[in-house]
Amino acid sequence: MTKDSEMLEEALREIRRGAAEIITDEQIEKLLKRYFETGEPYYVKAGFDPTAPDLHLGHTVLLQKLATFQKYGGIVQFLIGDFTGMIGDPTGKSQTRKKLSKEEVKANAKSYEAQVFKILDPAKTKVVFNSEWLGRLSSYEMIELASKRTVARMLERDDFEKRFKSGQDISLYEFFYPLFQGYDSVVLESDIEIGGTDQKFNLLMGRHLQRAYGLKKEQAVLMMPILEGLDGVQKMSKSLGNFIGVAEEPNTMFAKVMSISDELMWRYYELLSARSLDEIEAMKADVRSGALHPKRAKEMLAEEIVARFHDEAAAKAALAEFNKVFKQKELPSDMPEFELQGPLWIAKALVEAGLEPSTSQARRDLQAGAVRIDQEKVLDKDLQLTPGDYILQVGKKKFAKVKVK
RNA sequence: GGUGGGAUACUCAAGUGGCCAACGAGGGCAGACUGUAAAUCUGCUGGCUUUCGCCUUCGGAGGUUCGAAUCCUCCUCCCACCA
Repeated sequence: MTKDSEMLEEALREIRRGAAEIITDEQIEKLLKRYFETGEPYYVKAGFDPTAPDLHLGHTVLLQKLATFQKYGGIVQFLIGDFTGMIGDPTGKSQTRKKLSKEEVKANAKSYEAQVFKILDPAKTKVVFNSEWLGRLSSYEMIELASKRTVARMLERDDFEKRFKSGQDISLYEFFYPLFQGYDSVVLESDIEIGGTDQKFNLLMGRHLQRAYGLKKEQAVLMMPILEGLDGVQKMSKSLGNFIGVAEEPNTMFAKVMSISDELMWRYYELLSARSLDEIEAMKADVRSGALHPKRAKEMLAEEIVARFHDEAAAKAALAEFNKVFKQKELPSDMPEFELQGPLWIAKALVEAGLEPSTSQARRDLQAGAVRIDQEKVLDKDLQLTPGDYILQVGKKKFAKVKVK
């Protein structure tokens, strides 16, 4: 094997990594081969919703994959679906989305860029908006687009089929969503489109339409699985509260990674880490043999993630802080401070310092022995705080410094 | 349009006049054990009141009653069968 073909193999392995499905593998191989031989780039498209500008790690699974492509000759077409976003994607639950103004879309796009370029290479990324071409389609062109697909084929999509069979409404405009998404690929002449597994139908539409419009190419499709949230069961999402936001504080981010299960840790390594597959396999083997403590492996993951969204120094500091607080059981170096009017009942103080949502809850935690003052467990539920400085703690994670006057 | 069934706390789900802030399960929080992992065991899980109690909650609005999540009336939304 020559050095070049070894590099090609390595590239393909990284591209396939974690993918749920690839259609077709041969096409991608061809594009990479061409790149390695001639240096000719190819286009990788991914669409993003214009309404959600703050990203969590779940979103970065796709970004990570895009970054991998960039490493191997891919030019990313970062598509902001400002037009399709107005219609609302009928995939899954059908709920209408609020319309966004041009200014909002612009602002969201800016915020996207700030976050996304921590992973993507701006020099190899084109940010595009589909309102640019979709907003200008004439009625004639819309009809033409609609003529490219039959109702029978449309009804193949699982949720359409289900709703049709059970007599639920399917609005005609919903059919346009996949058509538009596919049309984006026609306009952009994408070589590859990546998305979640739930997007399969829409992604394949791109292939079909490129062919129907007589393009010489037919985009390959790569689907990534949905990342599980901190609980390891449900998908990571903001509404479920099981997410790690890319903009979160280093210490918070670090601690959240540390709280995932060992099993989930490998999943995160696969889908989120920039480490090579070989490296990860080696780590797994070391953990099995006992040469590497699983906690250390998790720390390395946490460090990597914090370093990516902040920097190396922040990652080191977060690691040190984490061990200081949770292993040595020392106090965190940073905690919120409050000045309270004394004397007052401990339960009240906990609420005022934001450690408890209500005095009822504070009372319960007091009863459970979860409250500490200056590291000492509080045994007296009726304790009055007299003037002075205290460090209040509830459970393992909540701390506050209070000065009682 | 007709008939029947349903809407209960974060979720699922009991409860059919007082013992109901409301069984149980999941989830969540906390304690023990740990590696703030997993597993396990234990406690708690509407708010206010430092526990005598009070207030809000059982789709919405009224009503009956000493007293309603439970009965009646109207309304809204879901589901099943019929047309």
